[in-house]
Amino acid sequence: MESFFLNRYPKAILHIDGDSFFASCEIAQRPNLKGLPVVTGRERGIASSMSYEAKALGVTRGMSVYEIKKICPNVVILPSDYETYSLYSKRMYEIVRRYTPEVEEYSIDECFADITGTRRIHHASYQKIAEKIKNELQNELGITFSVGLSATKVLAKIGSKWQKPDGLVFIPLKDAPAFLRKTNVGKIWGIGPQTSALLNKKKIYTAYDLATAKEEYIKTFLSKPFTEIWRELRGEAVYSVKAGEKNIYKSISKTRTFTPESNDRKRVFAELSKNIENACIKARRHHLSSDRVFLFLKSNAFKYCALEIKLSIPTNTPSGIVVEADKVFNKIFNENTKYRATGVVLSNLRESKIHQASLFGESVQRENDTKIYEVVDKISAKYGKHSLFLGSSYEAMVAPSHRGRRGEGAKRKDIIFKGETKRKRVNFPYLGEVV
DNA sequence: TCTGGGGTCCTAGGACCC
DNA sequence: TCTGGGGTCCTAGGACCC
Repeated sequence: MESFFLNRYPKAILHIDGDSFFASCEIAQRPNLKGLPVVTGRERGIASSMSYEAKALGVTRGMSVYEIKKICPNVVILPSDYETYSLYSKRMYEIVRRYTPEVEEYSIDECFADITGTRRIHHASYQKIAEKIKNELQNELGITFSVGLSATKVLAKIGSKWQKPDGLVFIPLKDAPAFLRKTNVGKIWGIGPQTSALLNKKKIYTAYDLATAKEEYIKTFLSKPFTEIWRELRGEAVYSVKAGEKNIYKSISKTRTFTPESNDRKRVFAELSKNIENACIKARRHHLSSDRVFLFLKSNAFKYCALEIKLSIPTNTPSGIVVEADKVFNKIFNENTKYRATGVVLSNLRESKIHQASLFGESVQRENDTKIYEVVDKISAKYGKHSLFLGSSYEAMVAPSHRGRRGEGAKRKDIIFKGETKRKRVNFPYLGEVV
């Protein structure tokens, strides 16, 4: 009956997902937090990750600090500490790589691993291998993980979601129909609200309905990405596990909501200028340059106004971009509109060339900028990220920032980072100190 | 969901060329 | 003014994910 679910040479794909990752990292570092409702995201004023204790009390993603304290007075709300989370993340990938080099660093708390063909090396079934990896992760990091094992990424994702937290779910193809019947289409990785609504209109409600629909029919109203998901659901591995470290950006963006909303040109432009500076900092850190800069304003009615600047030479220093932005700013800025956020996207990124020797004036200017910003970066490394900034960013730098960014978070980082702005010590249980 | 921030990929349609 | 077809590149915008 469901013969198409029987792939003769199925792959063995793992999806590994850290449970409440950020909150778990905090707890792993400070065992005295164990068993308490812990929430991260304090600096933004909203919950970004919650321990299961906090979830049990009703805390959800995006909930405001005020709301959280109301329903859960003894909650521990911490600022996000991405440096620590990244260290845990890297360690996670390393552990998984002990079993296969085919590890995809999908996000800070998730990875895929292709363990096809490794049973002999490990003297174990795929399930056993998955179990070992999971145990090693948990023992060494002090965080629980949810793991899915199946023939494709989409199916492995369904597996890892199946039993959270601390789950290990194997979906062999012969059992896939049973799992898919209990999975709503909207829960499938890659199917969002729009497509979910469309599918429901077509009387396709479960992943099983989708997987068993006729290909010709699917193709009449779904685009390529969704027909690929359709194949993945049926056990055909369309998506490969993309091994290797992931640090190549296609774009870099910075956006920030500010309060109060404003129609003061100077203030709004300063916000934009600051975003440009921050985006450039990140671009320089990754040795990337952009010649296509996308700018946008978001009004208090959540409407966007945007434009794109093309630069003749790729750059990663803000001065030139800010000058260009100033020239065209009035095209998107309207004095009668109040704005709540600005943003910038650096796209068409490429590796920056260190030396761009040229006789043309513009290039010489860029070269000077590059030299100046080498110094700026050194100073920032020594005295803090925003020791130096452009005059055009001034209003945004001195403005009272939104929702308590200067909370406990800033203070705590200051203490930890005293004398070591870049490196940070973290104790990994059983691994000793890692720098 | 009374709406934060950072990403990726795909598609339709126009411009332009032969 | 009507008549072809095909290819490429770019752009705007949509959808989705964590």
